[in-house]
Amino acid sequence: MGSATLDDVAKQAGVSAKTVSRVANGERSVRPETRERVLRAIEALDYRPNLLARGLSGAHAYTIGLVFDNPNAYYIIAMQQGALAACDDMHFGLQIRPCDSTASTLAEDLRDFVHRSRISGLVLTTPVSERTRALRKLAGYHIPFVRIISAARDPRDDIPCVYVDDRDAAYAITTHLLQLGHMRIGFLQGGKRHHASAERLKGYKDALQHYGLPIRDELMVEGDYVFDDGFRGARRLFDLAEPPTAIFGCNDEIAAGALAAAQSAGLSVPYDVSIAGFEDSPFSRHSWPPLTTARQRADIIVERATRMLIARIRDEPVDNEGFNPELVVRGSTAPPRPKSRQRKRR
Amino acid sequence: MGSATLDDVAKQAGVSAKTVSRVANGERSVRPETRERVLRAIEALDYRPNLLARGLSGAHAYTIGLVFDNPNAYYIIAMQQGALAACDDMHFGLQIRPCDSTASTLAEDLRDFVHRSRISGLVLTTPVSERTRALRKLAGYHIPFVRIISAARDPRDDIPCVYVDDRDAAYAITTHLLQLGHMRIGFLQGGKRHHASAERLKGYKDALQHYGLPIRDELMVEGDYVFDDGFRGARRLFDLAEPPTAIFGCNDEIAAGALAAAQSAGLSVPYDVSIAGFEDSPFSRHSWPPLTTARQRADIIVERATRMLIARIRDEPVDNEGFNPELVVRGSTAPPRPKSRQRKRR
DNA sequence: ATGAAAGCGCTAACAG
DNA sequence: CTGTTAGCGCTTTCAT
Repeated sequence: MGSATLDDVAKQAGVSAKTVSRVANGERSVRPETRERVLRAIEALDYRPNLLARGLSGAHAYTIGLVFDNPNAYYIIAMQQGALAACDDMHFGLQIRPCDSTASTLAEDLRDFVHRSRISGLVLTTPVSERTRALRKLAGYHIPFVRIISAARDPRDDIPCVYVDDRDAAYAITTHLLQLGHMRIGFLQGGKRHHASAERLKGYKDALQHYGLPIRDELMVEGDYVFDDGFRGARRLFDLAEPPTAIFGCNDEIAAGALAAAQSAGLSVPYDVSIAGFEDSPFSRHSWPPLTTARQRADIIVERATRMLIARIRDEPVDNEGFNPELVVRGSTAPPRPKSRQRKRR
Repeated sequence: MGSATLDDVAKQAGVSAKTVSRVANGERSVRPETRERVLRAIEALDYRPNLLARGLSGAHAYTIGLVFDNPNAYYIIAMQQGALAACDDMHFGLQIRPCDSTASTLAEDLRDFVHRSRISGLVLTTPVSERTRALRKLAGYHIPFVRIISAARDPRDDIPCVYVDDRDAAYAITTHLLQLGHMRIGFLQGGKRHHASAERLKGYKDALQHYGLPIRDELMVEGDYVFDDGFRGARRLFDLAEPPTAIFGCNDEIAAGALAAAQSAGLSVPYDVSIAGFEDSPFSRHSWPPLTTARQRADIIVERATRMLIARIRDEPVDNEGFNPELVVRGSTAPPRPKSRQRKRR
């Protein structure tokens, strides 16, 4: 079983194993005709390098680890796809690594993971990427990593990163609602553990301020990135003496919960109340009406991060990259109902 | 860098490397006091076995591959969680392997994957698990695998499998609708590539037959497991001269599409039309009204399959296992509107 | 119950 | 440009 080995190929091609290794790894220093001969032998024997052997003998295993602790299935899948695309392209392997970002042993766990399989480096996604103390430890262990964070601009802190401007996108969504004529806009917050949640809240506040509107505590409901909190939060907003005419959910799942709350309360969206989300997850397209949201290409973001990591592993220079989620307007937002108070139905 | 090796531990404990290896792998043949000493040394040196070395030198790498080709994010995540739970528990690694189940080289691709990393065995999920020719080849390569299939009972074909009775669950959902009093029930089919789709259709037909109702072609709309096909399919049903009073979508995403179609047509669910899905994905809980569906614990199913595979790898006897998705009744289904034709709103 | 020697298949560090 | 010699860290023999 197993397939042909380096030595088999070497014998067949009449060269040394090392030469075959060189060809297999695309090193320049092989005479074209020798290379040709080796290539033929590889083909003939259907040779595939054994990744374990390569990893064991080399400095690292040409495999990166994708680390995440995120309850959002779409997000995870998108990230995996992005990482896989980059890994396939660069001939790296991928190991996925769900983890508990709140664990006190986070850094040690990741270190062990890296050592046990000679992982070449890590892509850290939110919220793991926000555990700064753990990151410092990781750096201390000399483990290469790249992190994806929520920030309005390049932190320039010599930890390579991809930064996503959640604040700006949240500002754009809020502005969209303001321009439609909404004066009272509710905000359903995401989990405190996520920096992105704070950034989005900031974008919301900035936009209100920019329009000279007051920031009201009762309009900013706390919660986590889950449907139920969206539902409950929206209910609380509807029950206000002066309910908002629009609600901005910190992500699409929260917004879906708000949408359900509206429908269960007999409110029609967007006629009685506008609702916007964030993320452009399938949720936002698969509801009725579909949700206005901010498109955040987690797949592309993670793919870039993965490429940066691989460059870093190869000691090539890497520059941080920024991403701006873009506003996607769909049916769930419209101008507020003109004069009269919202009418209740059913 | 790296951590302590077997030899380091051996030196520290004053035994041979092999003895440490025995302890690390939980072999019986070590005197308790020796084991104790070794364990202490392992602890002291914070030793972690190197998985690459173990995999290279052993017969296989104590790692299983989870193979899937499925567009459904929730499904994939649930499967990964199940596989991970089993792998963590059994001290196996996990490699995920998205693939194109229609590729003509499927078997060869998987074989290469297995050989390159000395993967111990594969868990094949639908629809990969339904490519019987590829499976035969895989078996020919002596690659251990377990498959998850949609079947009403144990196929007993000496390929170990977990079989999920989609037909029975679809029968239960249809019966639920019939018992509510629905006489015309639409069925939105899933992708032809998936055997489960045919099984669910069969369950639907069986139930109608059991109730002495005719099976009408115009009520069974073709499509794929995607939201848009659910939307379009439902629209077609609504446009029928005599539209159904209930719609059974082949999975939750399709049902969500049907729900959106109903809402966009001004039909109220469940008052004007009942809608049921299949899968119990978050979709079904996060819509309004939440969807009646069949709970299918992909995580548990895959966890079992993974355990079976590991048992098989260890040459332990394995028995096939069956799963029955269970009916979950939620707000999207209700008795049909009494006499009068459905009223259109807005 | 324990150990010694010989690899697993590859790459690193040197030669030539 | 190409080959040689050592390992990488573990598990397999097979002894003892």
